[in-house]
Amino acid sequence: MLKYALLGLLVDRPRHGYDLKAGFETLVGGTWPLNIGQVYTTLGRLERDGLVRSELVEQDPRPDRRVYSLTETGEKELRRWLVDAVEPQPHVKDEFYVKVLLHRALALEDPADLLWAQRQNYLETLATLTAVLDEPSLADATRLLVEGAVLHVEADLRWLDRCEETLLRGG
Amino acid sequence: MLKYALLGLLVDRPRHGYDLKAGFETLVGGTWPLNIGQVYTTLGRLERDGLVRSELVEQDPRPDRRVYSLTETGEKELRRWLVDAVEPQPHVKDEFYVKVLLHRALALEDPADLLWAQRQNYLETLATLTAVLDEPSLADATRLLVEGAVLHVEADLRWLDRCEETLLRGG
DNA sequence: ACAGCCATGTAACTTGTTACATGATTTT
DNA sequence: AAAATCATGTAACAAGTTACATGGCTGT
Repeated sequence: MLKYALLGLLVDRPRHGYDLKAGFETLVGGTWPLNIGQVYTTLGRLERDGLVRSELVEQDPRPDRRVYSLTETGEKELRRWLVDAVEPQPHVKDEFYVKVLLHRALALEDPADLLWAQRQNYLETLATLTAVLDEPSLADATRLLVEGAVLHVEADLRWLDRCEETLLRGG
Repeated sequence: MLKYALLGLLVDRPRHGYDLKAGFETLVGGTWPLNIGQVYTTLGRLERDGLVRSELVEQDPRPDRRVYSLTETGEKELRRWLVDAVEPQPHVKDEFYVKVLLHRALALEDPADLLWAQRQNYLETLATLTAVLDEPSLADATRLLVEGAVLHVEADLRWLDRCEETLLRGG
């Protein structure tokens, strides 16, 4: 997925790895922490597959930078991906969901602490997202994304209520 | 994640690969399609890491089956995972979210078709999940999981409304 | 001098995923 | 006789992830 985000960032102009990391993090409003190494591994794979090309740019006296740009194939692939619908799939591949499922199915451990900790997580996430939405300089693509994340956390909190009913009160 | 689900299924009794696939699909109410090959690759890795062990059981005249059981290490690892809270992270790593983000940021393609197709996807998913909830034999661990998936799709549909406002009416 | 940021990159590993090969048994 | 189901497995690849190595420049 990062692959397509990087291709997207290269539509405007060629960029080097560090710049792509910064651009990506701005785009997602800092909600998606990214190890810089992953940018380079992903770029390497994109170049291997002919979706981007790179050249070394001298920045005398600063050290050289490797600047990546979109190839024609890369732009086609990005456009194809952008209009293609996503496979319909319910969101059950979630670590916490699976934990709760196993807690309920196996009753191996007391789930109370887990549920409490998870609520803290969700509330913390919600606070972070709300703070992001308060930034006035936020691009509206980013705002849209973060609003979606808020809706999801709210759904998670509602589900957590349901889980507590079922798991703690022995429903 | 499948890794832990398989460990969980082995708590009750030893099982062979095909049986684990069936058990898993029952547990998730058929909402998580699973390639049988993945069960075997995962079991192979679990055995390599000492979390399960296997033995060949003769089923004369039926062909032998390889039956997996939980090791002590495996049970410890499962218990550890079950009580460990999940890392707090907003749900932004979603293919459709990223597509919308790039649509809005780049305006390379018309998003109308994508949004329409995605709404069909969500409605289809919702119908599938509702049908699962109607099954009377559903284990309540499974019911809980599916209810969570419903809350998520509902959040997705609400977000889609928001996206249409912003992307289509040029918000 | 030292911290901190700018900048690139690799090796190694995990998990997910599928296409393919193989064959037996059971049901129609 | 064919189709479906039971049953096991491998090879290969995609994608995510991080720890580590390396070095230059900038500000205090």
